[in-house]
Amino acid sequence: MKDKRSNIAVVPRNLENQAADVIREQILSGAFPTGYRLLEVQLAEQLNLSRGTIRSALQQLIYEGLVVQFPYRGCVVPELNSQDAWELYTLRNVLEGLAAQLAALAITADKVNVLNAALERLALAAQNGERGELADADYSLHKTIIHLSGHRRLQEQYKIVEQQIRLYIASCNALFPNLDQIVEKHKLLVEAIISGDAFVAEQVAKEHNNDGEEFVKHLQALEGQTSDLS
Amino acid sequence: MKDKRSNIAVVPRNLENQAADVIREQILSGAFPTGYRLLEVQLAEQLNLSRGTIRSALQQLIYEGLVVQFPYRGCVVPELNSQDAWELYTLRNVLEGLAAQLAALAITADKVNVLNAALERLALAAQNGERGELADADYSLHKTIIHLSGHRRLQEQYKIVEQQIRLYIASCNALFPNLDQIVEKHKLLVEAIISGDAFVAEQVAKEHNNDGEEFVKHLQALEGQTSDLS
DNA sequence: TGATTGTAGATTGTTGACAATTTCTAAGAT
DNA sequence: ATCTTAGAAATTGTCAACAATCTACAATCA
Repeated sequence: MKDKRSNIAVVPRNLENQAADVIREQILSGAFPTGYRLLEVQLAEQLNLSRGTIRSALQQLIYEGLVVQFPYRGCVVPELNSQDAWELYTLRNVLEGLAAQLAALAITADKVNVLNAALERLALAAQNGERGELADADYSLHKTIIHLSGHRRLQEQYKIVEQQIRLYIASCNALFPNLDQIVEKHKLLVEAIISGDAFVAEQVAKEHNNDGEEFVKHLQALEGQTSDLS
Repeated sequence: MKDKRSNIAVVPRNLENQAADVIREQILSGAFPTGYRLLEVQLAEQLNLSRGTIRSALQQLIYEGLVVQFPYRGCVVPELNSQDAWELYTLRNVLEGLAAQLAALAITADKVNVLNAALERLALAAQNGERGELADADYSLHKTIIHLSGHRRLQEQYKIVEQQIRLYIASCNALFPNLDQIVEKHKLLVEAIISGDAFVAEQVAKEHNNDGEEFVKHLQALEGQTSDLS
């Protein structure tokens, strides 16, 4: 009857968002590396848009943590340090813990199938040894779990944290070493969720990411080294 | 030597941020109630700024969840439903859990004093029975814990979640009933953090917010009632 | 020589005008 | 009477010009 517009399927995307998408991709792909200065006029020329539109797009990316802004001095792709890495991994940990807990509480037969499919994709990628596909499948599986929780804000937050982690990893060129353990760990996590025990699922999810902790320590040490030279 | 600008004390604040501050305050104070339509020209006139500046300010508030935007149809103060309340309370729960854990890990004598001072303020407000001051002190204590964690992103996220909860409470006009239990509960939380046991601190923090859960259930029921009429 | 200051160029912050889209209103057809 | 539709009003989306601020470099003075 009333408010017949409330269920629109596809919101008309304005240029701001499209521009943000393009720039975001450039940053995450490494085309705009850490420390790169994002000039409004330059971006406006490249994307054939006005500076105002670019400004809005940049503001969006600032919120996502992919860009930092210094008033009257412009925007740059941030250099994330070990403190940032620590923040990102601890945050991701609790977000995934909550997601696993909620997913376990709301598990159904359909959702079990979705989870298993995502797990299988991961296993296949690991078998073939493709690093890129493995990383994608890994991310996809976690995104699936978050999605199953039915928690929009959690989804949003996780996406932001994950993006920043990707930016950090790209800037460090350091990927996870233990390739064969990954599948086993994810299998455990998925099983815990399927079991429906929310408490166990949360615990497993939190333990799942403890290699992130090691990673952070490793980088803190590495940072101590490099901070001295020129 | 190099990068001597990195430790500037006061960042120049542009008009966008100032405008966002004003509008945010209007929303949280209830001057712009739930469902209120935020017209760009109107706001521009009121604040004596151009529409472009207002647009940027609104975008900022959209990210904070205090405003929702429909393309070509403008911005409104969102009506948060029980699903939103559930999301906010579950999110806040894990964020506070992490904060308590980290605060316990990094506890020092100075920090103990800060915590006790915040707790005392709460106790005093409860004794005097001032609802407004009590709510402020409550929020302040939690903000202190978050701050002690030394986790910038956690601080940021908590602020956003808390703001939306405040918006939700304002729209419902429903405040917490059990006034005397509040001090006791917070005392437990602070003691757990001071003890330095990260695991216990996290558990106490999570249990601390279980009245939020009750609150959500109450509102789901209430929503079922009101969704039928006209 | 070295520090300071002033000036020019580059870049961001702000504004008002124009274009695109939606919403409202009312006339016309069935 | 009700539905459709054309167009006007209102509102947002986009743009290009102007103002404020920063950076770099050269001129000045001790």
